[in-house]
Amino acid sequence: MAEVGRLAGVSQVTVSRALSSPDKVSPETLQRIRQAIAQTGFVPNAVAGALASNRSNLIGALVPSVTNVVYASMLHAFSEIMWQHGYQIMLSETGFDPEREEKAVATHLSRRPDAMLLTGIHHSAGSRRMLVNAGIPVVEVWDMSDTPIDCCVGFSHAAAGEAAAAFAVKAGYVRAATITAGDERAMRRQLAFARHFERLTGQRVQRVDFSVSATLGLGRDGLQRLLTDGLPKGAVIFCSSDQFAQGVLIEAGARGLKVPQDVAVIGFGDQEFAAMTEPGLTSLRIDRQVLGQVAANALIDRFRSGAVGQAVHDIGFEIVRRQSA
Amino acid sequence: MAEVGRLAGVSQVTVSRALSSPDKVSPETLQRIRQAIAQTGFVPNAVAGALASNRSNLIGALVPSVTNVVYASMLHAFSEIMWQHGYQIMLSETGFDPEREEKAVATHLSRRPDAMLLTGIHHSAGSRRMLVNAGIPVVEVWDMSDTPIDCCVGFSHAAAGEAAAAFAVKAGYVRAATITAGDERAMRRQLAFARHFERLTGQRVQRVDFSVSATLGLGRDGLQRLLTDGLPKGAVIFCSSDQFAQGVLIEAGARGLKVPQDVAVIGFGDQEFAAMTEPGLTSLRIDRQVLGQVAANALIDRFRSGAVGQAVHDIGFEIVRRQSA
DNA sequence: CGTCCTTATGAATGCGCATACATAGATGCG
DNA sequence: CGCATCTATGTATGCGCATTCATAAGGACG
Repeated sequence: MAEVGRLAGVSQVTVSRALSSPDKVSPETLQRIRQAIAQTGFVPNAVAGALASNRSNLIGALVPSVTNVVYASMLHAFSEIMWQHGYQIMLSETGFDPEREEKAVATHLSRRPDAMLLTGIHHSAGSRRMLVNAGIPVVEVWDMSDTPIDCCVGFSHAAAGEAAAAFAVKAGYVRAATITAGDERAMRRQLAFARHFERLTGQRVQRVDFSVSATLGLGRDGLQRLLTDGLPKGAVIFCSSDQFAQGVLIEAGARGLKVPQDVAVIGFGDQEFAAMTEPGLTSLRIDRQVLGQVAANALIDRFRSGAVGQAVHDIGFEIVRRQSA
Repeated sequence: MAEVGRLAGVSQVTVSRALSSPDKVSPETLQRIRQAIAQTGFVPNAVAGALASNRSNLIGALVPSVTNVVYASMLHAFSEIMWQHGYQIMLSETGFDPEREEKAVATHLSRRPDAMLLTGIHHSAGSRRMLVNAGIPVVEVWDMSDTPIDCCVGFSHAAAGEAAAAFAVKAGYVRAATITAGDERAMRRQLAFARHFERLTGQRVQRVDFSVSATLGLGRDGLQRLLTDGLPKGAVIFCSSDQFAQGVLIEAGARGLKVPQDVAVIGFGDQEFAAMTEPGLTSLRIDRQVLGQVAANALIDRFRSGAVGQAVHDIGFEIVRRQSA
């Protein structure tokens, strides 16, 4: 920067100003400085800038997995808005593991991000403490809590599970089963679904639980296991993700079972392909774009106005009825 | 850090050493320092550390899109290894846009990453210049080039297209079509496929091109358009991604067309679901895990040994034959 | 013409750490 | 016992910028 200044015949300060607030520098000087920058190929050192100004323009983002499109698309919408506001994303995957999340929180905070995005509302005590101490805006997504670290945007998983059960009963199903991945939020939906369905119909809900993430293949397995366990004809299966649901559809097809007559399916997430399967998949839609956008805007708001403003954002969900249930 | 030192009765340097090379500090002192750290909740400032040491332990990663699972899973494998080596990932999406990539390169470099990962081998002149000037290891993935910026790991898209054509001809198909997304690498595969197929059979290859990313829905559209254009019975369709291929499968099913008898399909990417569709999808497999891992290790190598070592890594591809072709 | 404000710039400082160099005590060995 | 060597620690310095305060040169105004 000093080098650029020398070339332009000004001091380092003036170069700094030319970059951060060009209107405070006379047009001719600005011109010379810009030329000197082009000439030298100068790239400002944001590390030094961050140290001096105590603002990094970095946002730390912690998601369970980027390969899961539901998190990826939320992240995409989030980073899009952040990028427009001049912020960059530091990303780590936590793999649904609180210990790993805690390590990631520590390393992220050591880089002094201006804000953090976390997935879910359940974090280790250590993570919470560090985040509170950091004194920066924190947004937790994909869930809701009355006691967020700072603010949260998501929806009620219990309400989603109940709504699915109510929908199923209203649609005339009297027998139900669930296929659930090893994800704490999915389990809460399952629980709410099963409880509500049993309360409404008096019929016990069959279940298959996996301890890992949902895949199409496991969905096929899931249906097979339910059938082995004596799933009655005409039952509806509430899947914790559309991957499972699509697997069920395919397995049903391979076995000559008609959907929804022989077996009905409700997915979760309403992913792009849900509208395109045969038959179309009935699913709970979460608007992941909106989720990411609301989260981003919540942070931007907090940058502007301190830690005031709405702390809990409910983006809700919607049941999209197609042919599978 | 000085504060921690005061509490432990030592100077700032000793605290610094206790964190970076604990074996150079006496056990008792180390003990006291650790206690002081726990007591104060001290979190080291990596920004200052980076400025002082000129090493950031940050890796910049530029991918077209995180919502596309092929890039996401490569990124996952890459960041996993980088994380193990103590590096963190700064992520930006470029959306297949060189201009946007150039901006991202500039902002990334301003944060002085220790290395960069880029997708593809085609970059703007400005991007190339900045990256070369930065003097850090750069790895380009998903493609191969004789003149990488620094090093690259990928495979030959032309060879992949040709291999698909050779496979189709050998399998007895005499008519072919392609469905291609608006992605430069996909177009190169399409071109190689069409050329080779035409050379081998003398039959012209029908084509449908989209200017956007592949989705299942567009795959359905694609088959529809090909049929409208008079796709002959028994033709094979080479899709630029498994999303398209699955769409074709579903559309064929909805129309009562038998796969592979009435229409055969070859996908690209061999995504998780390819083995699970009905019928199973024949696809070109790229090992995205290996891609990410090799890229990560190439950078680690370069950290250790300077800019020597292998510059071009061909991870190849493989045709996975299932039932769809 | 002196005072006050405005605009454009520069000098000085410090952000929090890593690094090079210095120092002091302990240990080894002939 | 004296010198070399090693271990544990400290002092000084600077990374490259943003920020604060100071300064100089013009107007505006009564």
